[in-house]
Amino acid sequence: MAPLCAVFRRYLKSLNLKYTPERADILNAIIELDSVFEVEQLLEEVRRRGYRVSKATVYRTIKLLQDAGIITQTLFDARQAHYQLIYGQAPRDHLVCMKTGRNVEFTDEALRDISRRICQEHGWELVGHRFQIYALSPEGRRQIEAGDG
Amino acid sequence: MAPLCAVFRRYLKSLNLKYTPERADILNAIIELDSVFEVEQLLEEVRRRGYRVSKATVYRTIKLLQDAGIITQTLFDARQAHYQLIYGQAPRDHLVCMKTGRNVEFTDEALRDISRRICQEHGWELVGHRFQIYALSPEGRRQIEAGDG
DNA sequence: GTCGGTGCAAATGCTTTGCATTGAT
DNA sequence: ATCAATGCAAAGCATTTGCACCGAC
Repeated sequence: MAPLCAVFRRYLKSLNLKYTPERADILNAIIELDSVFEVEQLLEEVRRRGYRVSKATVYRTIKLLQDAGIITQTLFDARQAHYQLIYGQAPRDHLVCMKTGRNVEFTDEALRDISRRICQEHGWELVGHRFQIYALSPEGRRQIEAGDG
Repeated sequence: MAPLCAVFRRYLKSLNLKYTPERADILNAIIELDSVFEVEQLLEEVRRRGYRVSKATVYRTIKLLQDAGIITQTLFDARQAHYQLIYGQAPRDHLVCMKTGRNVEFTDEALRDISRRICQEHGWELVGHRFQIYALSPEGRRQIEAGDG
């Protein structure tokens, strides 16, 4: 069992909450997805694995996982939230194609340095950052040139 | 008349759309706000200035202003979209307090350099970026220590 | 037997859309 | 006259919540 489950279990215990089968299923599905996901995708993955969990429980569990510091919201657009694993991961930043929506993850140490410096300058305590680059991928550009934009 | 109006007018004309009084009112209210705003705040500002515009028109105009490259969406949370002027402005990045929601704008040239470099490495065409630092402000920390968190 | 957890369905709240009307060229 | 813009109210849709039921300690 991945250490993440232990982290989650410990977090829940600290609040007198329970590590239920539904919560385990959801966390395992997230680990399986291993990238940015939406609630709908998560629900599909849970069901693909043969479990049945209601959407309400998925939302409730996502909130717990965020509070536990295991996943984080990554907002690409206003329509719906995207999430990703963060616990024990190097922070992942995103290069997003404005035309096709394709999204490439990368990490850059300099971003952490900048965050640290800005926080220091303001006397705030750093928690994390979110960095997204908006750009056009070669396919996206091609689509636009093909007259579709 | 601020040059922004001219930019918007030119954009609209290029699409055979009209620079209506409502659209002018909305743009002027945005210029007045001069920072990150939500739709509700924008609507209030428009009305404070003595104009009456429907929420539907505000949403429709916001979309046009985004396409015109005058404003951009800045997503802090999943509940609702925030927007801000970008045309002719140095890109503004955000330091957000996770407890109080207070948000401080700053700019850092290095971010633009990083964006440029990452795009080059991937062969994509840079459009813009969004950088948000999540942190605890001194007030936020105090609130948490006061037992409210 | 007390609490928290779950599923369902209803509610919420931001955003979008259909439609009839209005306005500009 | 035509074509786009507006306001209103209704629809959409992701997310949240109320409630009845279930299960663990």
